[in-house]
Amino acid sequence: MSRKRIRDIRNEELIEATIVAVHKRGYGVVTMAEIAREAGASAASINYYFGSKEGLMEATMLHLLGKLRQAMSAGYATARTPRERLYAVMDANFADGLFTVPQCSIWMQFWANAPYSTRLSRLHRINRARVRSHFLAELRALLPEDRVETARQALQCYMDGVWLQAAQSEEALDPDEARAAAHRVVDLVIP
Amino acid sequence: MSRKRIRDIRNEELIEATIVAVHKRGYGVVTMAEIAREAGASAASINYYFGSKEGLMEATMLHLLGKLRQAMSAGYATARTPRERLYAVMDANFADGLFTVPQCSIWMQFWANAPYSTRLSRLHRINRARVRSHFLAELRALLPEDRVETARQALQCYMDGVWLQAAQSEEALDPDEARAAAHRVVDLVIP
DNA sequence: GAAACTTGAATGACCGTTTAAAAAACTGTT
DNA sequence: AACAGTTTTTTAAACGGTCATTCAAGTTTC
Repeated sequence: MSRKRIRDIRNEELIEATIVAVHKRGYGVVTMAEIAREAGASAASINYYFGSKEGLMEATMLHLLGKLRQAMSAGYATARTPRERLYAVMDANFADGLFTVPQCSIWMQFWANAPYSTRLSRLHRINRARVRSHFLAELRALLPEDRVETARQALQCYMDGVWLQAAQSEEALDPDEARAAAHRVVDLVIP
Repeated sequence: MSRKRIRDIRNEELIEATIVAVHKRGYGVVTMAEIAREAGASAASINYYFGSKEGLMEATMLHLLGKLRQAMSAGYATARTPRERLYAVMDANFADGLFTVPQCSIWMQFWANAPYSTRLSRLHRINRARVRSHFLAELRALLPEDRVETARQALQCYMDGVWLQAAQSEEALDPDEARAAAHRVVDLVIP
C-alpha cells in the first residue's frame, strides 16, 4: 500500500539524485547537502531512508548493478548462438540506458573507492565474477581451450577500459557506436 | 648546489610518501597529516614545498607520468620491428617498477578524479594521446588501414582495463606474467 | 648573520549525523 | 464528511569532529 510506496519513491528519487550529484562533483567531495538539493529534499531525510552516506552509496551501486543484470538478461533472451550471446554480454555494458557519461563516471568512482569499502568491494567482486563466468561459458564454445583465457582477459579488460575512457568524455556517448565497436573487437579476437 | 638539493630530496620523499599514503587510505580521504607521517615530516612542510594539497597531487601524477615515459623510451631503444615496438608500448605499462598495486591504485584514483580537476585532466589527456599515437604508428605497419583503429581501441582499452583490475588486487602483481599476457593479446589481435 | 627549512599551534571552514519538534498522511469512528 | 489519535515523513538547528592552510617562532645550513 502507500506504506511501501512512499519509501520506494523516495529511494528512487534519492538514488537518481546521487548519480547526478556524484557525477557533477565527484564521489570524494560530494556532500549530503548537495545530493539533497539535487533531489529537492534535506540531508536529514537521506539519513532517514538510508541510514548513512555509505548506505546511500551502496544502495546506488546496487541499483546500477541491477540495471546491468537486467540488461544482460534481456540480451540473453534473444541470443541463439554462442557468438550472439557473447555479443549480448558486451552489449549489456553498452546498453542505451547504461552507457552514459554520468553512469560510467559513477562506476569509475565506485571502482576506485572499492578497495577502501568492504561493502563496495564485495559488490564489485560479485559482479566481476559473474561477467567472467559468462564470458568463459561462451568462449569455450568458440575457441580451443588454450586460447579461452587470453580471449576472456582481452574482452573483459576491453570493456573495463572503454568505460574508463567514457567516464572522461566531455560529449554525450553513442551507445550504438560503442556496441558496434565492441562487436568489431569480438570479431577481431574470434575470427 | 645544496640550495637545490634539499628541495629535490624532499620533493622525492614527499611524493613517494604520497603514493604510499594514497594507496593505503584512498585519494578522497587521505589527509595531509597522514602523508606527512608517512614521510616523517609535518603537514606544514608539504605546503612549504608544494603550495597545496592539489599541488602535491599534481606533482605526484607528473612523477608517475615521467616514470611511464621513461619506461617506454627504454623499451623503444631496443625494439627493431613494428611488432617489437608494439610489445614495447605494452611492456612499458607493465614494467617492473610501475606495475605494482599501489601505483595502479593511484593511477586509478587520479583517473577517477581527473574530470574534477583541470590540472589532472590535462595530464591525463596528454598521456592518453601520446600512447594513442604510438599505437597507431606501429599498427599501421602491421594491419590494413581499415582494421587499425579497431585494433588500437582493443589494445589501449585492454591496457586500461588491466590496470583497473590490478588496482583491486589483494596480492602482489606479477609484471612478467602481465607482459606475457599482453603479448598473447597482441598476438591474438594481430596474428 | 642571512637564508632556507621545519613545525606546533591557531584559524576558519566544512560536513555527516543526531535530535526534537512540526507537518503530513493515514486510520478508524462517529 | 469531519475529527481525534496514531504513525510516518520532513527538516531546522545543534553537535562533535575533521581537515587544509596559515603564521609565528624556532632550528639548521651555508
